[in-house]
Amino acid sequence: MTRTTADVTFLRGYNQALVMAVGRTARTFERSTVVDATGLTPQAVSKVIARLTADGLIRSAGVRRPGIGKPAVVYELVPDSRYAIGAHVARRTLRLVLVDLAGTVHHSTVSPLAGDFTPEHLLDALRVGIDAITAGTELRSRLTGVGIGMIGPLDHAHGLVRDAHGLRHWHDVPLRELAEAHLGLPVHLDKDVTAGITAEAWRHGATFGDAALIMVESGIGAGFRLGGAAHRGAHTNAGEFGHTVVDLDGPRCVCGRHGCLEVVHLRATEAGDVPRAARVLAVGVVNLLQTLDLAHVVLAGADLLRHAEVYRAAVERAVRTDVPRADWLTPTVTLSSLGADVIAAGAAMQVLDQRYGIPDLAPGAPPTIVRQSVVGAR
Amino acid sequence: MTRTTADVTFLRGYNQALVMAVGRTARTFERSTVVDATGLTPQAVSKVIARLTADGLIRSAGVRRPGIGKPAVVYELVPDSRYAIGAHVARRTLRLVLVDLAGTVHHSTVSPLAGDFTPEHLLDALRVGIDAITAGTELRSRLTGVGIGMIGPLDHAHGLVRDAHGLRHWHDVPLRELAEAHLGLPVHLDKDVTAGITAEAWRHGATFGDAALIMVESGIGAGFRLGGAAHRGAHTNAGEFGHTVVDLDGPRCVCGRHGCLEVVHLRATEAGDVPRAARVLAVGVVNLLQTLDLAHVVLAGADLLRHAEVYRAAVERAVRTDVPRADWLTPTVTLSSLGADVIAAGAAMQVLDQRYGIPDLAPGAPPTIVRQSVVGAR
DNA sequence: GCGAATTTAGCAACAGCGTTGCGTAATAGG
DNA sequence: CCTATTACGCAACGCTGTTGCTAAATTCGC
Repeated sequence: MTRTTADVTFLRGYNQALVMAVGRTARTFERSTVVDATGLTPQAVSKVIARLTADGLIRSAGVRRPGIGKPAVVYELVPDSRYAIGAHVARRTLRLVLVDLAGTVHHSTVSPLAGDFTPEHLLDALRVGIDAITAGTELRSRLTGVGIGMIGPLDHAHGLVRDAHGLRHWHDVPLRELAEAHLGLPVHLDKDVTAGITAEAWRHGATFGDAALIMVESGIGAGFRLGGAAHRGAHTNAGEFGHTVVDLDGPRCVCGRHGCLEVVHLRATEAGDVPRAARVLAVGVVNLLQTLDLAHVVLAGADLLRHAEVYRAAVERAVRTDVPRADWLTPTVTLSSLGADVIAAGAAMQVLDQRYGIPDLAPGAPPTIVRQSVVGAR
Repeated sequence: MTRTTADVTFLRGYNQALVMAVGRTARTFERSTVVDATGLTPQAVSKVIARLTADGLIRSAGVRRPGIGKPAVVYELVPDSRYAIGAHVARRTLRLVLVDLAGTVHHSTVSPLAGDFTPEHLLDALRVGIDAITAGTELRSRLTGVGIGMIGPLDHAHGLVRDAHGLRHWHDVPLRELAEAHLGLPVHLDKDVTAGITAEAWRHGATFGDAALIMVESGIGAGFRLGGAAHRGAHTNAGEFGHTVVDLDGPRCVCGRHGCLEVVHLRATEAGDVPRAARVLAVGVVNLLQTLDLAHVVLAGADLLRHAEVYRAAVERAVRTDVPRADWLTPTVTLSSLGADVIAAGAAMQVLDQRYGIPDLAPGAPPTIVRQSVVGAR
């Protein structure tokens, strides 16, 4: 029941974010564009545009002459007005990217992480990496924050790493707090796949309401965007897609069950049978489509991208043939447009989203127990 | 990009709905309860309560003496101030229920539908049924609308039945419009399983953020509530859970694939092996948990409830043993508390939700193409 | 050329929301 | 009977987006 209360400042942020969303999607736009897209009155849009211009987030980019009448002022996002750092923490590497307000990736660096890295190691590596990116520039003042995409399980609502698979030293680490203190910047912590799907959604705009990012990279995971928002699940643990059973009598998986997608896929890969591995993954993808009715599927991950076209073709084929009523149900199947940077870039975009995106009225905060009132005795 | 514009009337409706949600959850409450639960200021709550009282939706129910100080006024929902009709349209039956503002089911009637019923047949059956329920009462004036839960595929956003499985005469029928015209009441059309999970969410309150309703009744389907909202998917077709492959080399399913959950389950049922059927379903449920990280699983459907305890135990057992780190991940597994009325009751609650629930800022309307502005020539 | 039509943009007054400040009512305890 | 305490609402306020209307910049027709 702990929903954010809706006051007038919410209106401000919300409508402002609508205009920013138009700016990100269209690159150049004018007042009437925003009016059509949002339903706000022209006067309201004028006010919002004035505020955004004052903040330096958008700027005029000339005029358009639609024929008769006074020319319309054309606006555009100012990409370099704000930046965010994105970090992808994998088991042995730390990838850092710099993303601007328009979603463009500017820097991308990879540094190794020691096999048994501790929170302190990571914090130092983050600081060093961020300093290297911002050194010699006055970019620091325009940094909105740092997004961290990491393997789970973790607790997004509290910024806690609960038990990163395969990493000792990472049990109930309050990484968000630690990093905020260590870096002096707002930090957003999320599961890697969720960050990844955010990146794809940014690039594709508002049409990306129901979509999944399929990630094959030392395991199989999925990030979801459902109903226009990231889906993380009750414990930020959604996306353990590799551990869904597709073969009841299949080989035993590390998770204890038999015939998980991941282990069946692994067997095919180990046998060198990439086409079969791709077909297995495709079965899993169609399972997702049947369950969730997604409009877009994005394929990513180092192990997949190594045979990108084989996988893409196999999934596309399965989607076309195995889902009934294909005429109006067929989702798009694409490869990640950001390659190895997806996770890190998405983490950065989440930070920008938090500050300049559509505010969320119902955050995942634990619901309050509503206490019952009993009428007292006379 | 077509999100509803946020104006001040949105604030009004939103905060009003927050208070109503507290009323539904707590049954009796006072001003301070709402303040704690919503974060609104006491003064704002006073204003909202005054409005709701004027509308007859809540009323004072005495006072509570917390010890020292002026006693607090205790409020309660007025259950009989508003009603909604819920309809569950199955292949051969029409079930109608009357639900009040508190979510209590008052009437429940089942009437047969001809094997090949047409839209006209259904409309007439609805009218006759609703008239029978409201006859002789002045309940009609307090009817908020009619909710229809139906088998898919359908288009929730446009109120269209696209191709109801196994029903001729049902291709692209604009049922919502037709029914609104025929009944003279607002109508809400949704997929059966989605209506069902709404009913469960109403009964369980705000904690029901990520949950699924598993429905076994001439096929296997699932309704989802994710992130506190119903998940319908890109084409209102989410929940075709029975057609996910769990056995790569399994028997051929009617959908064309091999080893779908539904066909594997069916084989076990046909063999009279209910425990095995239950175990198969449990595998599917665990798959869902891995994928979506749900906190609650509700079991329903005539075929399941016939052996309710076998299924519940099997699913509960699988959830406990097959999902790793069971300590903080274990979801609750329950049987539907509304029995055969779930779908119809949920459909009715959706109508009440639409009118008195938390407004949705991002409806599933098709996103507008944002046209790009080009700076005109000098 | 020059006025009329047309389109864009903004100023000013307004209505409605939650918030703040403060006064008032109702109780228990001394 | 007074005081501390708690509940509650009136009034003024600040902030939204909205409405009404005026000004500016352009094309088109004569």
